[in-house]
Amino acid sequence: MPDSQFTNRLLDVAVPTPLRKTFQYLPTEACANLKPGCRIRVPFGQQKLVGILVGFSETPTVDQSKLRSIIEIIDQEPVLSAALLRLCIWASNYYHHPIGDVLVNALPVSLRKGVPAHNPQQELTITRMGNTVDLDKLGRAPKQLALLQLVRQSALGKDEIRDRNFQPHIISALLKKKFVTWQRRDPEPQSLHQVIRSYNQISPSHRQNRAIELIKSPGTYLLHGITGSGKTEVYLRAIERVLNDNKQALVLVPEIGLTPQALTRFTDRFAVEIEVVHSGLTPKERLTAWQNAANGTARIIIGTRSAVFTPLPNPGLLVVDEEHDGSFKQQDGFRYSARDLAVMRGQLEKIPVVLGSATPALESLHNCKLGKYKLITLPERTAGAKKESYRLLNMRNRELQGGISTELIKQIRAELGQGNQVLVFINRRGFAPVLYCPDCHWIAKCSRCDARLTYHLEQRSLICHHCGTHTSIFDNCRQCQSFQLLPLGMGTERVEETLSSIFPTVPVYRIDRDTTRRKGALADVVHKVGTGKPAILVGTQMLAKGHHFPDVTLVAMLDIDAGFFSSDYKAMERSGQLILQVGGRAGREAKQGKVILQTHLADQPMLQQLIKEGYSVFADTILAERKLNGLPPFSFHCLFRAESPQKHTAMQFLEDVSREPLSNPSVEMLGPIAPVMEKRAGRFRAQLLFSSRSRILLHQSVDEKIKAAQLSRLLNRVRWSVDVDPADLA
DNA sequence: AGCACGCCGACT
DNA sequence: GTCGGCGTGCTC
Repeated sequence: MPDSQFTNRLLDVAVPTPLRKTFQYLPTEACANLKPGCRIRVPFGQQKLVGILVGFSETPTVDQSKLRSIIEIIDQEPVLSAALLRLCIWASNYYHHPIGDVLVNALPVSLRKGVPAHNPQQELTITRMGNTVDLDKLGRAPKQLALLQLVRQSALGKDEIRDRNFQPHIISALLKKKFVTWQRRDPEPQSLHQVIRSYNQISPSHRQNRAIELIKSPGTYLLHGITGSGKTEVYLRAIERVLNDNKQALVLVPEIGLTPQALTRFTDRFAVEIEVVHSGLTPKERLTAWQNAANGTARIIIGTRSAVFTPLPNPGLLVVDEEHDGSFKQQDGFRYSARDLAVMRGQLEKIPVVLGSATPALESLHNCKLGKYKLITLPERTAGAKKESYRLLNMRNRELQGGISTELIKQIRAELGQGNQVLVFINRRGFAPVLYCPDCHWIAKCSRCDARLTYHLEQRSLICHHCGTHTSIFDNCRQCQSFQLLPLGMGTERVEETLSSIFPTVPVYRIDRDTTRRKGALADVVHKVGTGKPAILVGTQMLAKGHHFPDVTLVAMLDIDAGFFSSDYKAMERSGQLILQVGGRAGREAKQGKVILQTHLADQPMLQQLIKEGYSVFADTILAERKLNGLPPFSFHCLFRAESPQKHTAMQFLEDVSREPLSNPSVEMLGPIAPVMEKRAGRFRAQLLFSSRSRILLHQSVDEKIKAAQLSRLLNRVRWSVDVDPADLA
């Protein structure tokens, strides 16, 4: 007889829709021991959907007659552990995002469709008939005979057969003759094996040892260490301990491009299974990685943002490398911060979380001051290496050659003369950001965005960096037909051209999204530069991420001024981070690095402070200013965004949302206003900002306003989303 | 988001 | 006459 306690309870199911609630279903008898986190197929309107059981309830919240029974149970064991499910529910509430869509983001695509979560391990074994088979019958099939004899000694898994160079058709032939059969393989007991491959580093410094010691216990640690201070070694030692405890470590990195590098670091050190998880994987690869994490085979998982949801049956440590990096925040749909979710996950799993950066996010530093995170500082470069030196090169009254001051050219020449390499940073790709007609003052603009088109010489195109629109370049002005069209300003292409003509005998390598589009292109350049011969690298912030160029002794930054004028309150923080991240590429080990910032703002106080007193002081100054102005992290933001192809719809929709005053006076509402670039990719945008010193009150108001949004008659004519802790207000 | 229903314009 | 445009409403 079924347990009435179970069969009477209603199932709370999250279904993949944008509706911000769960749906109740009647259980079947098979649901007696069904656990939250399992997938079930449910009827939903006219459709059948794969939903996830998130809990139970005793009483219906809708008319009893509306309740329907589930169709089938897909999983016997949950695809989301209790901790991960709690994380997702927490995230759904915190980010005010529909629970069904949160769960969609947390699972590989194939699991969303309902395929089995695990392939039972199977092995090829001899059938009873195969035991007595007359081997002469295989006399003319030596390969089949050989395989049969191997299988006779011991059953073999698919991979083991492949590793012994038997083609799949050999297996098929034996199967067809019923000499062999697939049988379920019982899981092997996990053996403790040697984890360390080799130590290729000198033993950790006193500071590093202290850091490694500290991050033993559960909690969040902010590892603030300048470039070259040995953060990686701290990660590696902490992971070593995790592996020795037979647990798993999850490492988040900002970009796909950095995963191979991170992978090498770990494979060099550890002889364990490592999985890489990022958006570039095929659905099949993604599922395999998920399975190997879920069944405990993978001991280290390296991944980008979405990897924060990777299942870990034996979690031991979470690492978020370059925690300040903006790419941890998803910028559409479910706008979560993988860094913040990692912190929450660590709490739920009761394991340590290490956030590492040379330039920590201000909110992370603030959390240290509040005692929420423990700050660990690695202030020195490791043995022998000196910190790079910074110098501001005032451009006022300086002679320029293609945007580069003659003084800087002199410095570059000197550096190359000593057999060193130089890195020139300019954070803009293309040849020039503006194409201008001096005769009629026409400027090339994007038809789908409120933005100028960037002039790309190599691709002979005008490209919009916001929507990707390409148009072939033309010789005469679209407005007055003048042939005097002038590219204004500089991008990586122009800098490359200028430097090539000034230094014709030195190779100039350009590194930006355009030159590294081809797979392996970046690796080629890194390899060439790795020979150590004099060379100039020109590139965007791609250069700042990860790659070590040990022979670069001079870093020149050409256009850092824009960040100091931006109206975005986060621009100063980001500029400082970028300058130090790029500057950190200069010098390593024996060679001291020099960084020259070409600027019109040589006496800008924040810039001065950044390079003279360092990041911590710079950060404190900005934090003091934020406090004064009641800006995050001293208050909390939530941004409603809306967009529509029609001009005023998004704005009117948010006006509907903002119409009623907020019930709580301590929550402020600003807008709706049009963002700086109102039109983007053919859509007109609008936004409405809520802010408060109280997170709880902010969340309450946001819930009210979401209800208001759902009542707007324009609801179906706009795309809208809620952005909690927005990365920027643009 | 899907999907169905429903009410108006131009076509085999 | 109906095929299909997209507005509106609903999903336990």
